[in-house]
Amino acid sequence: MSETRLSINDIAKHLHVAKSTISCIINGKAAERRISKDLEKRVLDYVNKIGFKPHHLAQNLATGKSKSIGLIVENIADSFFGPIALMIEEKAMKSGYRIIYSSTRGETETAASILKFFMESHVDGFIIAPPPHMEDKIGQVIHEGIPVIIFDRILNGIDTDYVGTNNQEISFDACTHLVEQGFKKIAIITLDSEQSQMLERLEGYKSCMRHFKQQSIIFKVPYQEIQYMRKNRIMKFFQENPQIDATFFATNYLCISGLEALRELGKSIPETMGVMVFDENDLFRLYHPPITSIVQPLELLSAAIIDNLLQKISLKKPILNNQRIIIPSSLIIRQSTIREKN
Amino acid sequence: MSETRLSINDIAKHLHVAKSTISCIINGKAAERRISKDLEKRVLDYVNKIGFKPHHLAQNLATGKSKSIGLIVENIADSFFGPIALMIEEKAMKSGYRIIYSSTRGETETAASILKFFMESHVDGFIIAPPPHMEDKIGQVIHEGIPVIIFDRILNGIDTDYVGTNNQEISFDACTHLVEQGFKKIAIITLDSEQSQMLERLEGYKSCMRHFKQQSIIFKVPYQEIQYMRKNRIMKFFQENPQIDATFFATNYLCISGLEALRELGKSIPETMGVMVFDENDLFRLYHPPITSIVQPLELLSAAIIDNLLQKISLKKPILNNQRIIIPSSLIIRQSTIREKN
DNA sequence: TTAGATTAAAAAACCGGTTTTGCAAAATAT
DNA sequence: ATATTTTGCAAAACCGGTTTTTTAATCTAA
Repeated sequence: MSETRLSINDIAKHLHVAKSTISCIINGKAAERRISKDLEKRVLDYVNKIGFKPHHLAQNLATGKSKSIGLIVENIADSFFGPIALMIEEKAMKSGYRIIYSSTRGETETAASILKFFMESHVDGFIIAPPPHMEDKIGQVIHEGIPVIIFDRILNGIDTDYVGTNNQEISFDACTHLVEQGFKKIAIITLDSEQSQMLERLEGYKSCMRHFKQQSIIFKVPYQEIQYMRKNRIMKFFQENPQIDATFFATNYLCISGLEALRELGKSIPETMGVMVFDENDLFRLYHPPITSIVQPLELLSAAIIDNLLQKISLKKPILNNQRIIIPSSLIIRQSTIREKN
Repeated sequence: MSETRLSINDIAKHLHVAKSTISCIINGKAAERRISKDLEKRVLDYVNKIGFKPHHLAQNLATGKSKSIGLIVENIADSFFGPIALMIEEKAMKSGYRIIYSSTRGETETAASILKFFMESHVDGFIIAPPPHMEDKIGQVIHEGIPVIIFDRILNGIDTDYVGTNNQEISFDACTHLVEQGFKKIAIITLDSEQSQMLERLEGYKSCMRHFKQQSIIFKVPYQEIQYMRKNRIMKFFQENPQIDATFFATNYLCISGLEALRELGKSIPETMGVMVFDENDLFRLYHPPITSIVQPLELLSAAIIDNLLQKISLKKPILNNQRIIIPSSLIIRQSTIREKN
């Protein structure tokens, strides 16, 4: 069926040269090992002629490196994580790295088992958007000397790099925009979660409300919930709080459920309800009216993540430098928050 | 830094037992190899006690299996491929398989280099949504005995399984719906591509037009094009063809560009333009008005894909059975194609 | 009683590489 | 002319498993 690929042994036999010599030549160590130009050429010519490529698994076993990276996100089908995954993978492949991925769905145990599984695959590094309570598990990984980059949400007490955005500042600015537009009763709908990015967004909202002497109206929705349940919950919240005239949704999927709820309630945007959301999406851009969004620079985020990880991997000494790379988001103001001045 | 993991050699040394014996016991071949219950228990107890897990790379090298699957899609950030990737990965992991993925962006050369890269990684199988002209490259992979599942679009002359939907029939039905709603000048906007699913959708449209004695109005857009270019192109098409009163978009991203175009032109849906699209999306569901969509059963598709591939992998004899698994889509009728009867 | 079969486990070969060590022959130094 | 170093490559050990072969001890049969 398949003509078996040639191995380094076959080459050695054919050229009557030791396989160690061939290995060195292929890996560019000919000069260092003082191998004659003559033999080097002979070997390289033959290797090129037959198009020999070292067996990856064998190489990995011998070197202890797998040339693969584990990407652990909340949900690869999400409009934030999907593009991130796309860009990370493209950059990684250019550097000869494979990406294996898995979605946690926000579940700590799922994430833990993925982490374990990927550790057993001997990935060379991790990129993780962790659910809560992963400090110990991830700390263990780092302690074993495996490079890790955390992104989107930070974990405290973990000695590794983090890439994220200025959640609190941009949320403050975004809410300020709502205030300036004349909204008086601004609510935030966020996750019932201790994830840092959620807390930061909430804090941005709260400090803005404090600053403008408005009352905070906070509604927290559990993460693990199917879509229509979320919608119902949000509907109920709006019904019970008819005084609210604007809502800041802390994630894209909360806003999607929120838009469904508002539609079902017949509330018009922005007249009856101003709407703003963290994260961008075709839906928000094209909705009627278009929804004001906080846009994270996905390209820059991805680049920061993968560049940093690759650098960590290539360094022999695992430097525990605990960097926090913050890439600022921007507010795209659209009609959903623009009020006729009254 | 990291206390090195124990290997099977360490266990052998510690228990004074040959490592081959340990390997057999761990792999459940104790009875077959007639190893005494006594020794078996002693080894298993110790293995469990120290929580030994065989080194994956070593195991892979020895067995020639990598327990990984290559997933090659057009764009993992797409609202069709993203959820597919999510579901495939979850099922694969339950069976102990890793998924490595990459996006072709619809480019044949990119796909070819991904294929090569993944082949060098010795994946145990492939799941591919191929760009055009991949017949030879994929044929070669199959010829080497690696299981392959093609999905979404089929390639001719390739001896392997395919999972897809009833593109032509459902497109016919969908267009029939437009006709029944009284639309008289129905256009299709599709890709300028030979991909089978596009041709089938187009054929469904054309045969429907023939059947109802309407003229076909076909507009083809190049795939590799940035979003606003596509929008401009579609705008121009609508401007030059003002007679069109309904459009069937053959993919989700074409429709997104189309909606932008229609909005910029100030054309109202469905009064001035009926809109229908192949594939579902939050945007279509929540758009104002909601867009009639052809919904592929993503869950069933993913299950068919991964179940089939895993089965192929587990079979020793690579059966070239050339199955075509068709999972029917359904039409979700929404306001974008509902006309007041005139 | 002793050859032949069976049992239980060790030993060796292998997967396909990388890295360390070893060792003649040639070159240089004394 | 001989000791020492350098050169150029082969050989061996290793990575951590799996699979095949070998061996020694015990059991069975003639």
